[in-house]
Amino acid sequence: MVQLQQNAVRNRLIKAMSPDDFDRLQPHLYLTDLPLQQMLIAPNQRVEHLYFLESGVSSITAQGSDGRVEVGIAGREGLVGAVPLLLGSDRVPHDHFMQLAGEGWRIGAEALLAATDASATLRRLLLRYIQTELVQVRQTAFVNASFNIEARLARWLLMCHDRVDGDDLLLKHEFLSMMLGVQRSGVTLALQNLEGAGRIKARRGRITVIDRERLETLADGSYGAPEAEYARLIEGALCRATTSTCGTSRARAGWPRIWRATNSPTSALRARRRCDRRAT
Amino acid sequence: MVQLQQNAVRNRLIKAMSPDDFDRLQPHLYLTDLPLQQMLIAPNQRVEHLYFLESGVSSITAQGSDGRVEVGIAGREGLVGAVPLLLGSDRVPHDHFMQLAGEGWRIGAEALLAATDASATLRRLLLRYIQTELVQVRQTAFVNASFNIEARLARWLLMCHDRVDGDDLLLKHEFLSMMLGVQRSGVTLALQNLEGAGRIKARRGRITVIDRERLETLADGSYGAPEAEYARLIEGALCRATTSTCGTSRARAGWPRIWRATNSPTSALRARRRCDRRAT
DNA sequence: TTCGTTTTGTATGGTATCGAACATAACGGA
DNA sequence: TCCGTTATGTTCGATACCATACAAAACGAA
Repeated sequence: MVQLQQNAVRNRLIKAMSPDDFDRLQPHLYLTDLPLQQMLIAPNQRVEHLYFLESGVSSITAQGSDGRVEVGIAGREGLVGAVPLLLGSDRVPHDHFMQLAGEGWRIGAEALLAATDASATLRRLLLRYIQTELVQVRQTAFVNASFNIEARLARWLLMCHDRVDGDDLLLKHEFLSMMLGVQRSGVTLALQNLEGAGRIKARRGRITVIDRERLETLADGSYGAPEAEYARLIEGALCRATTSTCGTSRARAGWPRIWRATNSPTSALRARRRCDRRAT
Repeated sequence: MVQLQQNAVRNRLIKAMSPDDFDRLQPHLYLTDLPLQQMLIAPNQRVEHLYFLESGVSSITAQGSDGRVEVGIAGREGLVGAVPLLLGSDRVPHDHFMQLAGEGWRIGAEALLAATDASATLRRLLLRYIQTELVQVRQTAFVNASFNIEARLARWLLMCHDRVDGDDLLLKHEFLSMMLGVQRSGVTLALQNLEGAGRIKARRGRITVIDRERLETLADGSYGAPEAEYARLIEGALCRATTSTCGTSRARAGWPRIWRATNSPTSALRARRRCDRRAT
């Protein structure tokens, strides 16, 4: 393996950690291909490896009698397996698998545990990441109870868009329906609405985000708060001390400025093409 | 304040901690009355105090444009405020308030932080509790997407029942509808179904659980998994080491044996009165 | 190209839930 | 006791979504 440069990494947790912490982890990181449907963590089984995702998207799903439903999502902002490792268990009851193929830095559970035991700052960073996971899933619980398919779909596309390069999402309606816990045909209709309004373009197996800003408008409050919390907790540069008072009201103040900056600089421009409003 | 005995406490986290850890905390615990609607943690504000609940139930809610929805619940099995304290932030974007009046041991954030810094076992216990919170809210996200009002109501009543003495829940339909994110009249109808089937008895402002076991049958998979995870992570007596292999398949094996044992010994008996099955 | 497969589009009746209104019943203070 | 207030019961049209089926289109391999 070649010597790894921290600033060449795209994972945002790795980017956010101190150089010392990076040096601690670096010898244990192995870049791994993560093909579609790859199971990263199997339910109720001991977690042996964790993954700092570089690209692609992973889902956490709950399995019910009538199929699975997504209860969490992770991409290059995350570390798959952080919860069982850092919260002192060695397993979780949900499965984590790749829903968009990509790559990730794999690390052994023992190596990461040793690193977090040795470095308080690293431990603190990863614990903060777990807090963002918690905020995200609380939002999902809220959204699932309160929003219609169209808004939930818009939110989901935005979250996915945040985690990929470019504006194309390689997704099938069938898959989306599972993630949202709704009918497949309902997804088709909702996508048609979004497409008719010029927010996306849908082809077979591919959804292209055309007008991200208006997509956010349509999601109407279902998207944004957890993303702001990530910016505050992980990338709020001044947040070091546990009881720091930084970012007092930033989470309320609005969205992170550049949540998607590294992903697709073009979309930020494109998003401004038109900006009319439409009632939900 | 009188000297406190660990075995006289009813909070299950305190019960589960080692005597040493209890001694560490004991000087800082103040029994506090927690009346209905008392705000324990305000959203996006620094957490000054945490609460080991002794009785009563607290809700975590998300505020949307059309009202609040519950995205978490805590009772005597929990510590309100654990997330911001132990995950290294000092605030959360959701509010925590009492939905059933009770009491709790209040402790200052600094005192608890000092204790967790000093004791690895205490820190591990509380981090594991956070994992149970995470599992619980993932389940809520799943349930909100997949189950009808009746099943969700049944689950909610069971979770509430787990956390109170006796079988009476002092709740209004209006309140329940907010928690579940549904119409008030929908709650009334669902309660009537449950009552007609003999599972509960509903009077003005009071719901009595009559047949808990059949209530679980009706909840049909929406209830149980997080409760089993609590039993495994917190009360699985052998789980001490971080990478322990205890409880390998217990979470799948079924419900905790005595989740409600200390609360209402009578209900376990009563639950067995009848046991027919009915399709959902 | 052709054909089989996969994915998406479309239609339809049924159901759960909404949204709102109003009626009834329980409670509590004067 | 009465009466105002609060909580619950009930109704009903509207609607979002389900469940299912089938048609059309896109794709890919022979």
